[in-house]
Amino acid sequence: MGRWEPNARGRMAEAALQLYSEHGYEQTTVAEIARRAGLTERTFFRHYADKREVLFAGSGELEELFVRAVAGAPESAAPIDAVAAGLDAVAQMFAGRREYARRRHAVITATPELKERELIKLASMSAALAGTLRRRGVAEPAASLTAEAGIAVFKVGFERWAAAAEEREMSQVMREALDELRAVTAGGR
Amino acid sequence: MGRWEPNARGRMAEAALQLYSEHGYEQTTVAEIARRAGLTERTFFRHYADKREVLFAGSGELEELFVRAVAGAPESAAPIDAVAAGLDAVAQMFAGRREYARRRHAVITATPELKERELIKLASMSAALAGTLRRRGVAEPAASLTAEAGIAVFKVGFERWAAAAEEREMSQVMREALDELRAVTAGGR
DNA sequence: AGCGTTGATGACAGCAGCTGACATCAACAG
DNA sequence: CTGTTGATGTCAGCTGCTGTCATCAACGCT
Repeated sequence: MGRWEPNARGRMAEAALQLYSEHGYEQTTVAEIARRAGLTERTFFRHYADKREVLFAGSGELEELFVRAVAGAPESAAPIDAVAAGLDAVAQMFAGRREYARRRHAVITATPELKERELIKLASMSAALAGTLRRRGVAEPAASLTAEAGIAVFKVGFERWAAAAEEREMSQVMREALDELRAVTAGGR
Repeated sequence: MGRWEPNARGRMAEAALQLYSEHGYEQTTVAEIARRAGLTERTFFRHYADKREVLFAGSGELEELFVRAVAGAPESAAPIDAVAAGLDAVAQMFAGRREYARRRHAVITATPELKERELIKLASMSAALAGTLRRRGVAEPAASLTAEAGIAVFKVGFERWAAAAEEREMSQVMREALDELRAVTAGGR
């Protein structure tokens, strides 16, 4: 495997997911990941900021997609419905990737360090959503709370979708979760 | 400062908060923290699992308090109202500690690594709350969603409280945030 | 007072994550 | 064919973190 093989980033991401799955995150060394990808440790750190980031390459696109869908919702839509539109767009992105999502999620769930990284990515999404809602004229703290609600639905919905049978579509699961959140918050009083 | 000075943990926690505030988290070395506390690096790691954990010593008690209040809510209370009772109990704990909370929050907000740690502590609280709600007979996904909603209110409410004037009590801020969440989720349809 | 036990701390070696600096090499333009 | 460019390799070094063993203060027992 020569120096200039194509797709170095992708090879390292796949190698990392394999090794994290097989031997665990902590037991895996960055040098091992790089070696399996036919590269060196130094090159790994040129592509990924740290050992965790290699599993979160797509999070930027996900956030962009989510934000764009919320920003593009009809002006007349209530904030929570704009977020629902965002969840729908996100759900499309996961179509056909349930197996990969499961593999990745299993590793993250088993590793606190990776869980931390996932949480800060979700927090970044929440902040971006809140900003988008503010640009739509939503005041604080409504904007932040709506964004947090959307992320809560995404978190719970994602886990249910990942655990579910192939037939259940993510968009449907997300809608159910949002309805459940509505019911539950309306519960008291 | 001799070997057996009392309250080694507290001294290190205070030294860490000072140094993180003055020079930044990354620029502060664990050896420096230990030295300011009159101890060695090795002793620091005997008391705290890592360089971040030194700022989160109280998170366990906070979670316990929250959970106990939810578990102790009247059986007739709706899930969201049980969580509201928990928020109220938590708010009592912060009474008179706004200045300390501000200092600590400023450092955490400025440091992604610390933000990650805070987020996983909140996720732990969310999971504990969901478990408590399940024990109260709440089914999934309602339990997890209610717990996430409670944490969302806590996050948004905390920031507002920390930024607010001395007169505004945390319990009041939390109640307002919860009302706002109710309004916002009910918004669509 | 003397002595052994216990628990916290210090001292040291070492690995892994991560970075800066510089050399090397493939591809591409002209 | 040559100079440039950008990705990669190599090496040195710091810091976070851990295992291991020695040291020391406090306390109880005789």
